[in-house]
Amino acid sequence: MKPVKKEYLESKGWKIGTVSDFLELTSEETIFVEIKLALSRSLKDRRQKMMTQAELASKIGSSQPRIAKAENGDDSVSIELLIRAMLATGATPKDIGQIIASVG
Amino acid sequence: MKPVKKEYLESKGWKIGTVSDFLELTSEETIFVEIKLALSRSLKDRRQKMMTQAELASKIGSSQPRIAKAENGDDSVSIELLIRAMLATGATPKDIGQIIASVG
DNA sequence: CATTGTTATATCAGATATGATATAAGCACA
DNA sequence: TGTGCTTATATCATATCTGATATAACAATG
Repeated sequence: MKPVKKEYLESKGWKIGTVSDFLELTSEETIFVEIKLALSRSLKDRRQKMMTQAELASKIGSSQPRIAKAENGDDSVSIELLIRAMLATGATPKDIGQIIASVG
Repeated sequence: MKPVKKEYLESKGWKIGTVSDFLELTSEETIFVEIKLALSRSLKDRRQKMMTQAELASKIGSSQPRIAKAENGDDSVSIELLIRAMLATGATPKDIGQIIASVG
């Protein structure tokens, strides 16, 4: 769902819950968001085992707050950033592919 | 590689070839670009079997020229768009995951 | 408690990706 | 050739994502 749409709904008093229980998402939008969330979770797991958010941020020329957002599924974070961050934790294309493939 | 960097080099007379033979890419940058290219190629294959660029574009609220760029590996195209387009061709997370996993 | 290290939240100006549009180029076929 | 259909290239205003910064919240340890 586009941020615009979400903000509009929220301004009208809607509460936005988890993605899956919001029925007006097309299945493609749902899948897309689920892919991002799966990457988020995996990023957090991997990163926590080896470094701080600040360290990871500096590896990819980003900032600690942005890594925090990435790990928390903030939707201002793109898949681009999630993947760049994953790669910086040493994740291989195979690792990343498996995470995405596991989204069902 | 950031567009800025590429443009700078080109302005200095450098010719930019394929990504892999440009040695100053970090391995992570290389992998990232290769993931995008793999998605591009697969998108083109899938889309050609079932619809025109214009049709796919309208499915995802995009435009025919942007799908052309996506299929041609233009680097103004993000992974976001590539994945949204793939999903619109009916690709599953498993399909997408396999493509990414196959990048070596 | 205070300090230190880490992560979360908020804001913002600037960078980048976007869809729209115009138009060219290619391609099949009459 | 020319007509229709499809894809490629170029440009642009605007939406979106970005890293930076400030600062709050939290956790562990002295």
